[in-house]
Amino acid sequence: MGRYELHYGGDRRNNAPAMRRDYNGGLIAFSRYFSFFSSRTCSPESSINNQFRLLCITCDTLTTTHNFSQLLRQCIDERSISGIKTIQAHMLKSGFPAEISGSKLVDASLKCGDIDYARQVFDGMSERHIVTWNSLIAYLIKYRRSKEAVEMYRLMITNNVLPDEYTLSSVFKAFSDLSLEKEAQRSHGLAVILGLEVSNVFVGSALVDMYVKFGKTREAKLVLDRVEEKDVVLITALIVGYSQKGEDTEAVKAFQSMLVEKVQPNEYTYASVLISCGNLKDIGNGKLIHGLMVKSGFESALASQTSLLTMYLRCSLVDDSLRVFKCIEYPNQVSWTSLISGLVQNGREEMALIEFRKMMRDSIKPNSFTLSSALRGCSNLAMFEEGRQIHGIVTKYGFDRDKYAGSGLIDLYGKCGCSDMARLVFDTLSEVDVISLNTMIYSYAQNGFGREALDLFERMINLGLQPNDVTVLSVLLACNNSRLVEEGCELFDSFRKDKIMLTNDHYACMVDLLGRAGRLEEAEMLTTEVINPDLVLWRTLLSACKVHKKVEMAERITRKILEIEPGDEGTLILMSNLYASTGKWNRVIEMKSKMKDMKLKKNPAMSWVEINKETHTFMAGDLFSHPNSEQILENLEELIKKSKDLGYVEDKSCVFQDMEETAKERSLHQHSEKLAIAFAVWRNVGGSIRILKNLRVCVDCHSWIKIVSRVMKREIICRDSKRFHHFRDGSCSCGDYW
DNA sequence: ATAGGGTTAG
Repeated sequence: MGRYELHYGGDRRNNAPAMRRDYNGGLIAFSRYFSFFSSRTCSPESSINNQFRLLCITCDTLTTTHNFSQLLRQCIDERSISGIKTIQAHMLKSGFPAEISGSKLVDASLKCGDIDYARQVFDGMSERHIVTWNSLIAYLIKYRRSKEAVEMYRLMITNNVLPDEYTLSSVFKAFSDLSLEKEAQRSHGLAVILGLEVSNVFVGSALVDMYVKFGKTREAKLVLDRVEEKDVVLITALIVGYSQKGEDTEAVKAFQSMLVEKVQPNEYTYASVLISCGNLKDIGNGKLIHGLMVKSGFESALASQTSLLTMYLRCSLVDDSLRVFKCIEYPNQVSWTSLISGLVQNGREEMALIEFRKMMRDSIKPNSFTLSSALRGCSNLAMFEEGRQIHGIVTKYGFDRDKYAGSGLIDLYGKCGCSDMARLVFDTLSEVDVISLNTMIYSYAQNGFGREALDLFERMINLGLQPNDVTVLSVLLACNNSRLVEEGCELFDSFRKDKIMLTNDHYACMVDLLGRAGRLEEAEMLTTEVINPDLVLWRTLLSACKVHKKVEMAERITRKILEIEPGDEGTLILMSNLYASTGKWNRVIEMKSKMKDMKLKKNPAMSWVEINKETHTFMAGDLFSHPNSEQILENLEELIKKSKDLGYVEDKSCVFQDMEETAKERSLHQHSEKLAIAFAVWRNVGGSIRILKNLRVCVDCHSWIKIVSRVMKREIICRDSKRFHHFRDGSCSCGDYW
C-alpha cells in the first residue's frame, strides 16, 4: 500500500497525478505509465494488481499484441500472477487470437513461477506450439517436478508432437532423477535418429550428465566423443562424472585434453577437477590448476574456491587451505563445512570447533554435513560438554532425526562412554541404515556391551541389510571386549563362509580375542591364513604373549616383526616390558640400549580431562607443568591415602624399570590418569569424571581407580587407546578384562 | 518465445 500512496501522494520525480489526467489520451499515457512502473523494483502484489486493474479498465481499446506483450513483461518483472490473470480476462474480452494468447500466458506464468497456473492455461489450449511444450517441461524440471515432466513428455509424443533439441536437452535430467534408465535409452535413440546427439551440444551435455548420474561414465564418454563441437559445459559434465565416481585420474586427464583442445575451463570445471586432485593427493596438478584458475580470473568464484580449499585439506596442506579460505569474501554453508570437516580430518579438531563457532556467530546455518563434522571433532577428543552443546544446535536446526547428524551424535556419545545416550539418539532416527547401525554397534562394542551389540547385529540381518567390513569389525570387537569368545569364533566362521571380504584388521581382532583368552596356538594358526600379515597383526599376537608371559613365542614373533620393520618401537617396548614382568632385567637393559642406539623415544603416556569445556593435559611423571600442580599433588596424596584404607596396594609388576621398591611406588603414583583424576577431584565439578588416555590403562591404575570410584562415590569413565572403562562403586564395566 | 555442467558428511 505504501508505494501506491506515495505514487498518488505526489512524488516529485514522477508527478503521478498529472499522468492520471493524461491517460484517457491512450497510448502515450500508457507507455508513460509503464516507464513509471519500470523505474520501480518490486512493488507489492496488491499494489501492482490495483494499478493493472485501473489500467485495463481505462484502456479497453488497446488490444494490440504489442501492448499485451508489454503488460505481460511487466507482470513477469513484478512476479504478479494476478496481473496475468487480469490481462488474460482482457485478452479474452477483446477477441485476442487464442493460439497466441495461450502461449504468451503460459510463458508469463512460468516465468512468475506459477507452474500450476501455466498448466491450467495449457490444458485449455486447443493448439499448442512446441515451444510451449518445451517451456512447461523445462520449468517442471527446474522446480524438481520430474515425474510430471516425464508425463508431459509422454503426452507430447502421444499427441504426435516430435520432441526437438530443446525438449531433449531438458528431459534427460528428469530421467536420471527418476532412475528411468530404459525410457532414457529410448529417448537417447530418438536423439540419435534426429541427429541431435551429434549436432547439438546442449543435447549432448544433457546426455553426458544423465549417464553420469546413472553412474555410467563409459557411456557418457562415448556420447561426448560423438558430439561434433565440444564446449566447456559438455566436457565439465564428464569431468564431474569421473570426479564423483572416484575415477579421479580420468577426471584430470579429461581436464588436460580440454586444455589441449583449447576449450577454456570455467568455475564449474575448476570446482570439479580440483576435487579429483584432492582425492588423488596430486598436489602437483592441484597447484598447477590453482595457477590456471588465478590466471583465467576464476579465483574468486565461490565453488572453485571451496574445491581449492578441499583440495589443500585432502593433501594435508592446512596452511594453504587457510590462506584460500581467507580469500573467500562471503563463505557460504558449503565452504564453511568444507573447512570444518577438513580440519577434523587433519587432526585439527580444536581449530575446527573454533571455526564452527565463528560460522554460527556469522549466522550461517549449519546443515547435516556441518554438524556431523563438528561432532566428529568433539568425539575424536571426547569433548563431552562441547558435544552436548552441538547436540543442542542439532536440535535447534531440526536435525535430530537426520541419519548423518544422528550418526555423529551416536559416535560422540559412544566415544564419551555414554552408550545409553547414544541409544536414545539411535532410537529417534527416522531411517535406520547400515552406517547408523554400525555406529551404534561400535559404540556398544567399545563400551563393553557385547550382548546389546550382538542384538543390534541380529536386527540388521533381520532388516535384510548387508553388513559391511565396519559391521564385521564392530561385531568382533564387541565379542572381544566382552569376553564372548565362543560367539566371536562362531561369527567369524560365518563371515568366512559368507564370503565377506575379511581384512587384516578383522584377523587382528580375532587374534586378540583368542590370544587374550589364552588360546595362543589357535591365534598363531589364524595368522597363517592372512595373505599379507602386517605389523598390527603381529603386534597383537605379541601383546597376547606378553599378557600370558609366553617368552619363547614372543621372541619368535619379534624376529618376524623385525624382519618387516627393523627396530619397530612398539615391539621393542613390548618385549622390554615382557622381560621386565618376568624378572629378566638384563634382557630389559639389552632392549633399552638397543632403543637408545636407534634413538627411539618412548611415546609419553598422556591423559586428558575436560573441565568446563577446557581440556587439561597430563603427562606421566610430569608434576610441575600444570599451573595447579600443588593442589593436584595434595589431592592425589589424600586420594591415595583414602584408597589405601580401603585396600589399595601398589602393583609393582606394572613398573618396567629395575628400581628400588619405593621408587617403583612413586613412579606408579605419577601415572597420567592418576594426575588427571586428582585434578578433576580438586576442581570438584559435579557428574562423572571423564578421562581420555593415549595408551592402555595399566593394572595398577585400573585397581586404584576402582577404589577411588567407591571412595569418592563418583563415576569415572576412562577411554583408553582401545576401549572404555566405566568405574562405579568399586568395579569396572570391563570386568577386569582388557 | 523454449535448453546443458559445480563445491561439504557418518
